[in-house]
Amino acid sequence: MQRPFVHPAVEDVALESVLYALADPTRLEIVKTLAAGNCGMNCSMAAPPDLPKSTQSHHFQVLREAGLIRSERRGTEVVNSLRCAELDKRFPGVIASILKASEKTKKR
Amino acid sequence: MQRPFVHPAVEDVALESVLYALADPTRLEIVKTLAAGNCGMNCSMAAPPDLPKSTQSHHFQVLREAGLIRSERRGTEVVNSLRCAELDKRFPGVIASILKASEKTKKR
DNA sequence: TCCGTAGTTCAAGACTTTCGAACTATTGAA
DNA sequence: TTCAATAGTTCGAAAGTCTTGAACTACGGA
Repeated sequence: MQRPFVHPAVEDVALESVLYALADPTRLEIVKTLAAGNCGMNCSMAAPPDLPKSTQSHHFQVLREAGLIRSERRGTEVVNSLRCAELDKRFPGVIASILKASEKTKKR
Repeated sequence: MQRPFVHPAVEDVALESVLYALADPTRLEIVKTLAAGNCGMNCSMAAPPDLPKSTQSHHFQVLREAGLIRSERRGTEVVNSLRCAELDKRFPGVIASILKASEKTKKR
């Protein structure tokens, strides 16, 4: 809990890492929840219920290191938010089209 | 070589599988090569040179099962082509924006 | 029929994912 | 200020995936 979070600069974000992070159904779900909420959200809120905390922690780490989210400590919790605007500048339309496409196929 | 190729119907293609397939640098490279060529291409042509054949075969299988490419046997070779139009109907803009974004970041 | 080319399959080692258990940091209450 | 609850991290083990060499199959041409 003392180790500070590391966020890559937007220009160091690799497209492959972004796709990799979003390729996992759990992580895509987390990103969708954050996108829908439109504001920062702690890990437990943004993650699907019943996801073990260690798994949750792992997924947030992947999302953070891929450059998709920004995490900040607020007391005992971690507030996560999407880096949408930054990413859209670097990879125009990519995140938006994926989020849009994922809405249509969410029920399965 | 006798086993026929299995291609998912476009409506059975999962967004996660597409993202997963494109998240690998080698596979993204293959897809970019196919997109640039604008026509069917055998495996050795489309894959980066010096990629071991077994690895190559594995990547084409992943791309095929993810619904990204269509493969057909032509004598001793396999002709692969992107399923762009179909996929764009199902996931509008996703493949196009990824291919576009990947052009800017290809040199690394 | 035999050879070369194109690709597949198999197996093994390396790497990743998931999740329980143990841990740490912060907050709020006694 | 001490204690417990909350929120998340770290570690380790089991299960799964990736990469690649070696052996294989299939087609086409000489």
